[in-house]
Amino acid sequence: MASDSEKTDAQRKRASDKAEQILQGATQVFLAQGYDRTSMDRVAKTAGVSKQTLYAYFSDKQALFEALVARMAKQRFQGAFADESLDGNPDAVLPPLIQQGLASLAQDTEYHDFIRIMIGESKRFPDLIQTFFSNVTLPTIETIRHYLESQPELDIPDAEATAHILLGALVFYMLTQEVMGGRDILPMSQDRLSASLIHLLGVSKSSSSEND
Amino acid sequence: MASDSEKTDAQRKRASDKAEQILQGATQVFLAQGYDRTSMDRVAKTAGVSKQTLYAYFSDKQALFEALVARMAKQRFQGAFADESLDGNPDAVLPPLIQQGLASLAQDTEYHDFIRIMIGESKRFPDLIQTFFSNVTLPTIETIRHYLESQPELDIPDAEATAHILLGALVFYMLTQEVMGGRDILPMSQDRLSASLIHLLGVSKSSSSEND
DNA sequence: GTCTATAACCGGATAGAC
DNA sequence: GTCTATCCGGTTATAGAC
Repeated sequence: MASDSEKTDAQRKRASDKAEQILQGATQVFLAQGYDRTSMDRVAKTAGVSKQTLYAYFSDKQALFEALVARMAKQRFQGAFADESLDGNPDAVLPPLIQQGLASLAQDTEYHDFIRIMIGESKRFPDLIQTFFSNVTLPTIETIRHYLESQPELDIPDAEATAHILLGALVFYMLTQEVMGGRDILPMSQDRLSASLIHLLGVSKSSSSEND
Repeated sequence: MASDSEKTDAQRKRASDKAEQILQGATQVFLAQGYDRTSMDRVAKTAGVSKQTLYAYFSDKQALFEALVARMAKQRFQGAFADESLDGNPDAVLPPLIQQGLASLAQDTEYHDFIRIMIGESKRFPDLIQTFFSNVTLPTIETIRHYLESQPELDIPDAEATAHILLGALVFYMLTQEVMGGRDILPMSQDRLSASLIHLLGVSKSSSSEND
């Protein structure tokens, strides 16, 4: 009957919605509690579905977690400051890039939770780390590297290694200050860090360039 | 009398030995399995004591973990490259410092496990992070900062922020390569990283003592 | 008296069934 | 959506052994 086909269409459309709905609830719970302390009961309740529905979409806890990580990684892929194609002279490009990168890393508390669980479970789920690296870290490194290579005046002999250093400084800041909560015992401001990074890269804020 | 005091001494001596024995076993299990997946049963078995003895020395799982972290942090405090008082000109001091720091960070697999669990559980046990920071990270930062401040020729306007950057680059390398196992997907050698760090700091490599 | 060995208690979690 | 089978882990209690 008509109601039958309508129902089928509605279900098909809702199928991906249900998966999304589950993943959103799961994300909340996993990021707040960590992998082991997250129960499927609570995921089902938070997502507003029954456990049967939950297990219909995801075969077990591990599969759910894997889908969650893949989703977060893809989300980051288009959200990070990795997609902007950079050009223009360093004096104009690097300071805002560093400041905005640092600010966005420092602000995103959901990302802090994600990083915490990624590192914490990296030994147990090595494949997930590959997903994360290839979707998030590697594109970021490549973007920075490409820009550094395009600016010979920066005099950077190894752009890839320098990209690791640059990103490393930003990530370490996020880790100590936000992910691990060391603001009080290791105080450091975003401004001081970015100013020192810019200084190390040899970017002059004025027009003079003093090279030997 | 004599036997009495002897017995008391022996017991007292054995008390700390037992605690040490338990902590060593606990360290093995916690670092390999993570906090939640570590069972007190297995800790007792690994340490070679009964569960009763285990609970006689440590009131519960959390207390055991706290003692373990405090012990590891103190161990690191005297083991890190933070205790050497540095001086001498940067061309001679910085390259070996960076290379050796990087090498020791990259080699110590027990430390990688420790870092993984510290970050993973940092939200649940924020006090332990303070222990770790004040015993390990802060002294390291201070040592680097003090040296950078003592060398005006490096032209570093903010030694503390620069110490964060320097340490951050090393720690990020250890995290991506070893802790999270990204060697294959984010390949980077210690030599390239340290060379680029040295280059960024503006140290001339004229004093290279290596043969290649 | 302290350590060992073992078992019991209790909550909770996965997974699946009604 | 509840209910249940099954299992596992933290913790405590009961044995006996040195």
